[in-house]
Amino acid sequence: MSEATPGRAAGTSRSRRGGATIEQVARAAGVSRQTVSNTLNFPERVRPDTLARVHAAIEELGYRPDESARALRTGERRTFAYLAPVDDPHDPNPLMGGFLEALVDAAGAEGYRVLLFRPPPGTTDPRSAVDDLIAARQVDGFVIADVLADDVRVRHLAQAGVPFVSFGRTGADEPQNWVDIDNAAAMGTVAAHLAERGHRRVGYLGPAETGPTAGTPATARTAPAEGAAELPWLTARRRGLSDAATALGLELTTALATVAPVDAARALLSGRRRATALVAASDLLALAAYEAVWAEGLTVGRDVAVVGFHDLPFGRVLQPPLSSVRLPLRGIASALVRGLLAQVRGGEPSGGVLLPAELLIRASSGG
Amino acid sequence: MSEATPGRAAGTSRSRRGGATIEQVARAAGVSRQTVSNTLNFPERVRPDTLARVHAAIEELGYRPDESARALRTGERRTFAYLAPVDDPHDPNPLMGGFLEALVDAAGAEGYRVLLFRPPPGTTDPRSAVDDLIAARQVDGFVIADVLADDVRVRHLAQAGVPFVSFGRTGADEPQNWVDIDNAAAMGTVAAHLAERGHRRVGYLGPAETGPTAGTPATARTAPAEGAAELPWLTARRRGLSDAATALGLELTTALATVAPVDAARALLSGRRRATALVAASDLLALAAYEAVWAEGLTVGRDVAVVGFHDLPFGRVLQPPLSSVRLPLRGIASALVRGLLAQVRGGEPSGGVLLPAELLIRASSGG
DNA sequence: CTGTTAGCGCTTTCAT
DNA sequence: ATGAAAGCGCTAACAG
Repeated sequence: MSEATPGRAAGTSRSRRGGATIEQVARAAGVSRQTVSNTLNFPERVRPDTLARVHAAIEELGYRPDESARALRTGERRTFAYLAPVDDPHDPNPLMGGFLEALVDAAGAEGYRVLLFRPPPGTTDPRSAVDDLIAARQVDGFVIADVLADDVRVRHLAQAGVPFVSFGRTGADEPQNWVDIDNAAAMGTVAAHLAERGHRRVGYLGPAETGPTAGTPATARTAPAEGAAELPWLTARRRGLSDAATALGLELTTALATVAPVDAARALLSGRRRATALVAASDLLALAAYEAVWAEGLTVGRDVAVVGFHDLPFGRVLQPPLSSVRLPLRGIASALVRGLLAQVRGGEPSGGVLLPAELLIRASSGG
Repeated sequence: MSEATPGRAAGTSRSRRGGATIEQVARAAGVSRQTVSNTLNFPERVRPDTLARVHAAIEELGYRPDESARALRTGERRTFAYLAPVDDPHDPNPLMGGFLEALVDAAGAEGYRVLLFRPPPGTTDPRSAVDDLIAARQVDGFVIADVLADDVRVRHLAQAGVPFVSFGRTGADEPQNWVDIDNAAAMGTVAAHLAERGHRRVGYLGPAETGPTAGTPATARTAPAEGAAELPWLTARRRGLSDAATALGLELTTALATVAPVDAARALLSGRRRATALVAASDLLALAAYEAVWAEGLTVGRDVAVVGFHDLPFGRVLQPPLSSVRLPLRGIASALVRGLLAQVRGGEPSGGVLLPAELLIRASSGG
């Protein structure tokens, strides 16, 4: 038989914590190792009765190919890396948890795992961590989220020539392997909904549209560059609403909540031509809008409509329940995985994918 | 150049997508492969000048050992698996994102990666996925969260004899490799705070304390068993508050929000002996408490104190800002990783670790 | 302190 | 359709 340690008989019943080896399965089924391998990888090359015998042995021993050995031999890691945000765990991107669940499901459906990684603590530059992962050949591709207008991660991954996709549009001169929701179209839907409900004067409540700041909503938090980076999805939401308002003949006032969101929202509700509907760039800001409406002695859903973005769970507890735009997380995750697989398998860029987001109309906007 | 197929000289400049091999580094530094390996793993065995030369070559070529090869050879995967919840991505555990970030940091500090996995879609039983991961020798240990009183995952992992730790206490007859926050003590702190502020009649607003239901807060959602599983942390919170109230001479009324949380909360505020302080089992229920207070025409923080649990971001946007109990996510993550390492390295069970959670006093409880 | 040899478990030629 | 041999890149035992 084979030898584990030179000079000693071993291999047969070598205690391996995880499970059986291909050798043991072969022995149990009375075939050679390759036949076991073929059974798994090329079943059509194996005679049916042999196939059955091998399958039985596999079942009995609980055999699964050692991933490290398989990966070493084939070069395929069957693993994608997800670059987790570098923000404070106590104030995470509220969508991250659900997004990851969807991503793991979508990857798993294709036989891929998801490996989480972050830049070294204290650092905000993910490049060395990316390089380590590449050099150690741990993953077949990368998923990044919350991509900025000029994102160091995109530039770095593109330059490294490694497969990657982004949740969020990349620049025109960068690889077009992205998936994004159509923020502008979603805001168009919101505007149309409000117009249909008879609203004429609409207020937009957004955060500052640059990098991580105390006042920005959590979605913005991922930005790796501090301070000055542009947050494209916020720009898209504001502009989308603005364009739709123009097209629909709505009067739009904008308030950027750089400091106190509630005060910013109240400003939209003051004056003779006060807004009868507030559109917020996030649910967190929509909550601030609720607070502002209450502070003005008005009632949400009756006097003032409010619409949020992200559809976080707390919006459903609010009274009245908050109308909000829900991101198609499963669809986004599937598209990301498809894009990655296209590169891994075919070497082709997958192009950009724009997915619609759904407006959930609840009582806050008179639904 | 070179060939991957047998029969020809190979290895020299073989185009490997990720990076250099140990062979190339050895060649560049003019030493043998083993010396490169020693440089990385046993620097003290290598002469300083050789060390420097090898390091220079490593640096120049951007060499990092192929993880698959290293793992295959040593048996160490340097990877932990995290079993992600099986809930709806649109209603995830609100702490998951932040917890994962802390976990990845803590594991990364020890040179470990985190692999996410979930039961196959449509399934709720994680056992086959666990077995696959074990049989394929992909990870050195498992992290599970939101452990139930009688948890199938704990039983299964214990029986498999694989290292694991849980966020949440395991049963007395099960392996004691857990980390948990002291829910009871936290509620004691809350009670003491309210007593000090002069409150005498306190209402507790909790969800049903069994498995996933529409009304339960998101934290409860992870429960793999449907319907009847007990949620220990909720029980601990309710009992902890109850015990503390008794000790402090507070009058405690309990409302379990099986259906409409706001109605349950209003019940606590009605009658002549209405509560002047509401303690919620989660921030989501605390929001329901706000709604109830407003519906009664009262003011949070002045007429009625409200305290939540989890310290979610939206609590800081509420008016007045919500007092809440914050979980020490980084501490939990570190303790989990320590417990896993103890088993991986030493084979010793790490025992249970109980961490304090911090009450953040804000204006909702008159802070 | 350095170089040689062997083999982790698997898949991929190649030969039967 | 099945078996034999080679080797992915690495590290653990040896010898020098």
